Amino acid sequence: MGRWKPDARGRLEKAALELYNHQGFDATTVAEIAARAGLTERTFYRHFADKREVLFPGDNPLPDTLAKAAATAPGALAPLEVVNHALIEAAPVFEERADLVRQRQAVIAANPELQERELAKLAALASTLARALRERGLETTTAALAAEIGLAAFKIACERWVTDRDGHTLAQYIQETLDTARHLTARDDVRCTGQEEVA
Amino acid sequence: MGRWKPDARGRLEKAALELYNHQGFDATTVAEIAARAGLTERTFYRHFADKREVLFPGDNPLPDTLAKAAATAPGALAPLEVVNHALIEAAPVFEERADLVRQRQAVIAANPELQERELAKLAALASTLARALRERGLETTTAALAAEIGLAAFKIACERWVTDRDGHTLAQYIQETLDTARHLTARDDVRCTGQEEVA
DNA sequence: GGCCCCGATGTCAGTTCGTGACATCACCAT
DNA sequence: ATGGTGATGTCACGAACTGACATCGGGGCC
Repeated sequence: MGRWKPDARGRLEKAALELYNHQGFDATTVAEIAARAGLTERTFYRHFADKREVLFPGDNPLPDTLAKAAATAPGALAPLEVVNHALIEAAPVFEERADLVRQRQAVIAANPELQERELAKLAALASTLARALRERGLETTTAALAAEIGLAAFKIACERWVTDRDGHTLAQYIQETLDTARHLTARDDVRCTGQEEVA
Repeated sequence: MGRWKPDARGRLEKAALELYNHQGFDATTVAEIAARAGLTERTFYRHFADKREVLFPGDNPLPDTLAKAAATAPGALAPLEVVNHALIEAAPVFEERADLVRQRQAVIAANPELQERELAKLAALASTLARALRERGLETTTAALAAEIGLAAFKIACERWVTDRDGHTLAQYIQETLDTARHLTARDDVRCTGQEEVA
């Protein structure tokens, strides 16, 4: 057995999530988190840049998953279909960790500072996706917009997935939300394809 | 003449922008800002919630402008056209303050903490716009998505307007970017209005 | 085996952010 | 004139972060 208990980082993440959940983000000090993990405050800051970052795993597989899926999507797809494909590929990353994701979301939803950080992470994700799209040959603006639309849809879908308890899968919500996006240019008193749409 | 020099808040905003510009956000302390404005640190915090907030005017007319424009847009417009209308209405708010906006953007672009705050402000704006759209009778998801897409387009357009020196107007960039968005969301096997769309 | 470097952690002191409590004092309405 | 009001100042403090240096077990090397 080593000099220290293993997985200090993991212990800090766990302690932080528990404390944030139980007594709120503001009411929790970094010293408390460290103590609960059997470490010191200084060590916390060696693993995480700040008090918020502990909720956003450093080994987040999402950017890579998204980028790879975007890169390997069939070549003939329209921009938004590439994004659709990538998001559906990435959905399992969340679905496998459903419990953890829900706990995280509850904490984040309760605190504006954490929401800010969440938005920053999503923006970084959009930026990554946009780069992958550009590397498929898309124009800068087209790529950026498609990525932003995709992430917006993902965000909305994720919210509904976390909230609603209909047993729907995240992928289903993503699909639905992106379908809505595809209807956005249509006036609601028009039948574009002859199929019925909401009044 | 009053007991104090007038417009303490304005002086703080000015001092902060100058210092952030000159020596960077991190290297500037709140005490410095207050001193330059002829006030104390404590007074700074009576006017602004934190060190970042001083860059984001409290009397920001954008939310109201956007909401009103969305509310008063012609009734038959497609969701994205309402958003388009609202954004074009709001553009002058930025164009009138071009110098200030550019200075602010330079400071923000140089600091991740400020970018986070900027994203939060944009998200709040999107939320406001979404509410206005719902009050026009749009579905929750449709409204949220249209608002997010609109703000994404606005963000991208704003970036290009601030960066490029082609003499284009912000409204023009918005129009261009939203055109791109229309092509992205339009199902390419459908002709909603009879006008030609990209293949 | 003995030696030594490495790297994760601890210790400590210090700066800055942000807040609560209370003091001040020109202005204004009565 | 008098007392209330509101923007500011003063002080004290906790908590977020950071730099510099100490500690010490483990693993490689001879």
